[in-house]
Amino acid sequence: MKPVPLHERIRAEIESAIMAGHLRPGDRIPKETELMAQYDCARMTVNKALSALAGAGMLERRKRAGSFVARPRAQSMVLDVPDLAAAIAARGQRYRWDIASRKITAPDRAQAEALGVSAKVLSVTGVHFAEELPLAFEERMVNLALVPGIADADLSQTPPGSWLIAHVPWTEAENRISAAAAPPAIARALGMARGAPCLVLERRTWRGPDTVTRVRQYFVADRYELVARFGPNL
Amino acid sequence: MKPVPLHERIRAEIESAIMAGHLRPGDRIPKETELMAQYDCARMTVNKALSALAGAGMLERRKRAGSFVARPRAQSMVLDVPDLAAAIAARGQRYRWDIASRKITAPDRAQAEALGVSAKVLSVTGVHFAEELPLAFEERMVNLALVPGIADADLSQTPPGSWLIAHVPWTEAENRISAAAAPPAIARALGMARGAPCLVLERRTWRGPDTVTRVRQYFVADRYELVARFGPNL
DNA sequence: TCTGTTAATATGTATAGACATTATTTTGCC
DNA sequence: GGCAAAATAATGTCTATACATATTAACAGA
Repeated sequence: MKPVPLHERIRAEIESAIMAGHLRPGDRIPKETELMAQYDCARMTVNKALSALAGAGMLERRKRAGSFVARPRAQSMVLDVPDLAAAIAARGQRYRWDIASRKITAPDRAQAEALGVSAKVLSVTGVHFAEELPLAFEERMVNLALVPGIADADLSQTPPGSWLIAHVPWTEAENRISAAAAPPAIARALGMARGAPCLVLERRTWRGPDTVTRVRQYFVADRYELVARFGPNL
Repeated sequence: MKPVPLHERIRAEIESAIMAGHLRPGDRIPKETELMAQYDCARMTVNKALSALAGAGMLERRKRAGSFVARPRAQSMVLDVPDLAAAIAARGQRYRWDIASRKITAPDRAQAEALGVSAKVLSVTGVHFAEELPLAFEERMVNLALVPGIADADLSQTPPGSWLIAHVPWTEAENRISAAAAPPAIARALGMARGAPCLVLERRTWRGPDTVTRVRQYFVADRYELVARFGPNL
């Protein structure tokens, strides 16, 4: 019912042969002229399929030698780290954001080091609720030099993450995922026992060399999990 | 000194315009015919550059409408879930695996449901050490119908994860990351206090429709973290 | 004014060929 | 045999063109 482009079909067939283990790392795949004959198409079509696979890191191509299945360097999975408001809404629950503090400061030494900048900083803390149950405590710093507009945003209604996604581009991000016992103040804000386990997600985003924002979210342990997948059903 | 292909130059220039913020999410970029005139080249060359950017998720291309800078999605970060033995070795530490139990059973009802198969199952538990400090407790089930060879493997020397990576191809995998208080038996095995927080990583891998293995790893909270990145400097 | 049809437009796919680049293999010479 | 030059075989880049497809915009009819 849906016509699949030929180069896409070639790409998919080789990809699944690799994923199913019929082609193993280091194996050589047929040369372009052979695939060209096999699929009865032009070389550019084959080339497009193979280039895409090479770009995705599944093939290594060497002139004169041929194309080879790349050995997977680390097992790279795709991790969904969605905006919390959107994620909760997506699973059909009511979302609420409750801001706890908001201030603008010139960063002290610790913040300057953490943010990697010395410009003025907006600091926000608050709690994310799903169905009126506290889900996560958030503490965030935003680089005002890069994002001046957020000083005028109404962060009591919109959580800063959602505002930033809509307004600020970034080029690079890093998430660190760990577990920790909830510090007393956070346990209180989340209605948990002191020392109860939390899933901690710390994210920094950059634009070029400059830090845009840094956020740490403490999730109530049994109310949230992150899912990373690898496979054809993306 | 190094001849950069034209399509690569076009790609890089647009990419850096996006990264520098000159082109912002939602902005329209020049149409192919315009870029074609600007760089004095054929449309296929421009097309290759733009297709690569679209494939990398930096552009959204719509017929008749044009090409637009995609808004970066917080979803889709690349998470490295390396084999523990390799990961620990990679950071220069001594690795040790201590097997605690190993048995082959016909799965009971709960296991059958969890594994999604009713064939015979190899169950293994054990502890991963880094520099003789316990790092993670692992409990794993392996589908013997798909991986008969592991029945003969020496799992007291090689952790099952490393053995599987070397011997078994898979087509699909899912990781669930959460936090939990360590159950008593696991806390004891890891030398932690009862109820201390753990980072829990549960992974299932499939080959086609069949589950290959399912593993749950409990990490001592402050000795391990997962890192997911997005950005050009991979 | 609304609605359905048609035309215009930007991207998507594919072709056939030319030449460039880079390893590898073969050849020819000492 | 050992070694350097030349042939060769694979991918890399690029062109010019053709037609397909999806979506917007313009237009006509009720």
